[in-house]
Amino acid sequence: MDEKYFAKKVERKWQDKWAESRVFEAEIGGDRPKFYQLEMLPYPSGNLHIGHVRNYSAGDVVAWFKRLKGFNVLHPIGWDSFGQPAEDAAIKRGVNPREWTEENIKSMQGQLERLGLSYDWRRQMAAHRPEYYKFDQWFFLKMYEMGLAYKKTTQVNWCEHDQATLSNEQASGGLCWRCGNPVTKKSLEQWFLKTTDYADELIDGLNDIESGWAPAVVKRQRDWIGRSEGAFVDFGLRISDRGFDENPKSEIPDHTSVRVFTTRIDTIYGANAVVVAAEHPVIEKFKGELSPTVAAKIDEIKAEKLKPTDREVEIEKDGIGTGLKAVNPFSGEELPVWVGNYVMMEYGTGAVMSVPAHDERDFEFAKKFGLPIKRVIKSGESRESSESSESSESIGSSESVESSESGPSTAWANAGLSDPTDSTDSLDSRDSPNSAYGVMFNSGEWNGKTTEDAKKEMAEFARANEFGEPAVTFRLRDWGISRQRFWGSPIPIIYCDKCGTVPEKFENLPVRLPENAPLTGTGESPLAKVPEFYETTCPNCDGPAHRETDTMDTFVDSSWYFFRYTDPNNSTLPFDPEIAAYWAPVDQYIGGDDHAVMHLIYTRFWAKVMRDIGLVKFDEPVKRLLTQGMVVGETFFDDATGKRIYYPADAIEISRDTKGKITEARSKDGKPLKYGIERMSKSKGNGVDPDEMVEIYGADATRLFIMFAAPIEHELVWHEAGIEGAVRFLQRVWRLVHKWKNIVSEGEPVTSESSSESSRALRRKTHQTIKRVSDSLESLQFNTPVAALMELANAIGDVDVAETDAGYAVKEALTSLVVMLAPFAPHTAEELYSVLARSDLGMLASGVRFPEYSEELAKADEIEIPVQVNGKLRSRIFAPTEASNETLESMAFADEKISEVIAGKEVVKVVVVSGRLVNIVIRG
RNA sequence: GCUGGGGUGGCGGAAUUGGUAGACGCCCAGGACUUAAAAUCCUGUGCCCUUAGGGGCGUACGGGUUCGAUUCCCGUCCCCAGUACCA
Repeated sequence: MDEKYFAKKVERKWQDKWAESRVFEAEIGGDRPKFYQLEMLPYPSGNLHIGHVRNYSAGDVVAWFKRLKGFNVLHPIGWDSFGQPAEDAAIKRGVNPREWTEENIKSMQGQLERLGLSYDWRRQMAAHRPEYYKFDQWFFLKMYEMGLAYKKTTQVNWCEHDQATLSNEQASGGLCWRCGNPVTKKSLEQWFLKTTDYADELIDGLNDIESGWAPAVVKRQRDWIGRSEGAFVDFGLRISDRGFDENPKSEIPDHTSVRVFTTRIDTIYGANAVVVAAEHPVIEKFKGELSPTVAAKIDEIKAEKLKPTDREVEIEKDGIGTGLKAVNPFSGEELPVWVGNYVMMEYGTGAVMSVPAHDERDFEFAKKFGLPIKRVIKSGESRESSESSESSESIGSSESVESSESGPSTAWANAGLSDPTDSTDSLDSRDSPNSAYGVMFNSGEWNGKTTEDAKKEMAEFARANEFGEPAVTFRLRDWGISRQRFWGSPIPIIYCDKCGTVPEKFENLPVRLPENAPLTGTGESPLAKVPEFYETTCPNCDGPAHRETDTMDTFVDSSWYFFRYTDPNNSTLPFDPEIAAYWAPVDQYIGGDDHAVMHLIYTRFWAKVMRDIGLVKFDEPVKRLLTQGMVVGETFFDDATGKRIYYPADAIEISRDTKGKITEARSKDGKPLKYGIERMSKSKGNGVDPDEMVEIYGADATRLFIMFAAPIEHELVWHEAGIEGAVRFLQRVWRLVHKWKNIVSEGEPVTSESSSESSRALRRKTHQTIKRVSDSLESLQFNTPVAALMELANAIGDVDVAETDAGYAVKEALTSLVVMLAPFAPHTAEELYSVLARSDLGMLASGVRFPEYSEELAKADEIEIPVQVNGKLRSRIFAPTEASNETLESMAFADEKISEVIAGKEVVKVVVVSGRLVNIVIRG
């Protein structure tokens, strides 16, 4: 190849060579340790966007690095090819979703190949192919057998805009994860997977992987699963005109008691009411007892809940007293039962005890409806001072709840407490609630106990007396996987009039999607309109039956896809457990943090199920997780129509301020444009086409720049300007290699004693760079090693060709540089390596390894030591590396500038940090 | 509101976890080469003062600890992300 750098030519050459030599095809076995490098698989939309390039470039850096470090690396890619866009395309343009998807895969594979990513292409999977979704169904049947898949009617999250049901995760924040529109509720019969069975494990497992996962992701998962420890307490029920039900033990099915969940059982003496959700069964049960106005109000609250929620606006507390009475099993106190809009049926038991003095929400509620507010915890008190409150009696309970109508009561006042700030037992609406821990008072026999002790003891007490028990609740819900969609994996269930719900037999899998179905996008299952699909016979009795016409959530596909890569052609099992045992778990996973909860919780759940099936032997599927930041771009809108303007294809005139921020933008015909920063994508009109970048700058420069531009976890605002620097750098390295290629081939090792200072300096730089690059890559930093390589290239550039003994040092530097460059710019690195090595075999094929760092060679023989006076830099001295502190000190005092500064001053102290600096403290 | 992460030149960003702040790159300016341009190479480039040597200030702001603070502590302000009545 000639001496001018033509990216395209080099890239084509090496892409062909890699394909020929199959160096990226991974096989089990050998002595090398395995390494599984995975990136989140793309949806085949038809176009790679720059965010993909960032994700896959980072993955490729790791894959190359590990290969050069001697690992047997599995680096696969596949397609998350089921899902809505294919169906949308079918509805809008009448295309066949299967053909549309296959074509997109083809074109995106081309884009990935042109980037020169080092995938083992043989292992590709695609979710929409029967060979793959067969095993979605296989897993479903297994889970059905295990009791982990079940059907129930629920209020599902429903997106009116997309005409789709959504899982809780997909509807988080009350907004559709796909289109961002508000989510409403709809009643549907749905299939669920029991993720809640693994709730504890999903939380505990986070401890094991914490070190390798971004803290933000771990935290979000913890919050999402949301474990709270507390207690159930049963409040006995009484109906106003029917006397008292003496059995507080009876549970909810009878509705003679109402069970609440609380994390603060220690505050139970402060309860002023039991508040239940509008949908609570106790309301249904005693409907007949409610006054018409109360019933109407409850219906209103219920209806209000179904409305789409605006996340910006805080919902005002609302509720109504039902007339029912509940009995606090600890105090025997009678409390009113209220319905409150702030109590959710979906969490805990759908009922809470209201303790306004020690809970913000209950306080607000009590404030609004004038309920009494009784304090039972003294916060921040020592055990000693609490003793005095032991004698105090709870006198509040004698006050009847009816009096609450007349406003906050003062009847609780003065329980004989010594501390004046604590002397009030009741709060009024001007005070604020306090949920801090402390010492109990006004709590009968529990007075004087610390809340921490009481929490445990009271829960046990409730259990012993059979009106409650310690309990743990979760925020996590079971995973609803039914979708009324065509383009997904059919749920392998058959409904028979005689036998009921019957699972399809394993040997009949896959249940194939029909070639086509009428797609209207109106919400009912398209498969329900295809008799050839749903008409079937019962696997049990052979009688006529019909199939389930819902398909699975596409997150099912992505929950286990990376296990399929290990054994992609298995037709009897999702994968061979022994093969997977070699490669899995994933050593390094890289993807966007938008998948921090959904995908990454599902996939952890799936791994635990696979373990219980016996397919794998570990608990956690992903050891290390790197979440990369989004790539965003400047987006322009037509001021009048609000429509996005394509950039840069449409000429836009932009003025920027000194900080590079846009101050004004106009279209070419002079119309003012609005602008903003948005995630890059072609559909948003701010996309940069990776193909275009590769065409103009080359794959290597594109990849190198995107790695160099910002730390991987930061958001990256795309500005094309900097990419020129990446091109320049590659060209500089190219020229260096060609300048030195004939000289260095003769270079022989020279002992350090005989070599010149400049050649020793270069070797030092080389080895320092090796260390920096290795350490950075090991800790998944991609921008700083590029900087280090640039420094090394600059150092090589400073060497004079005329220097007689430079040969070996330059050879070592250049070879190291080129090999270390391979993860970032593999084509260029390969080509330059072939020039230096005079072999076209390729680095991996010829067994090249990442250069080894030598501490000895990296060490400087002379170091620069800053000398400070009173902490301010005043001079620098040069000293031998091993110079003693005493030597450094005397050298500092001998320094001209220093003696000038300290002349006539009293030296108070001298601080010497060996090998680092000297600081002289003076006075006067 | 709560939780988490941040605030460093014109810009993207470095800085061995207390030890020379601003590496590397972009932008910009000047110079060399060239008939010219491109490319390349060299020099400069935090701010202010100074003819120079040099000096002062500087990591959001205000305090503190220390010989020494971008780094640790306290307080304030701002930005980004997640979350939203989770009992």
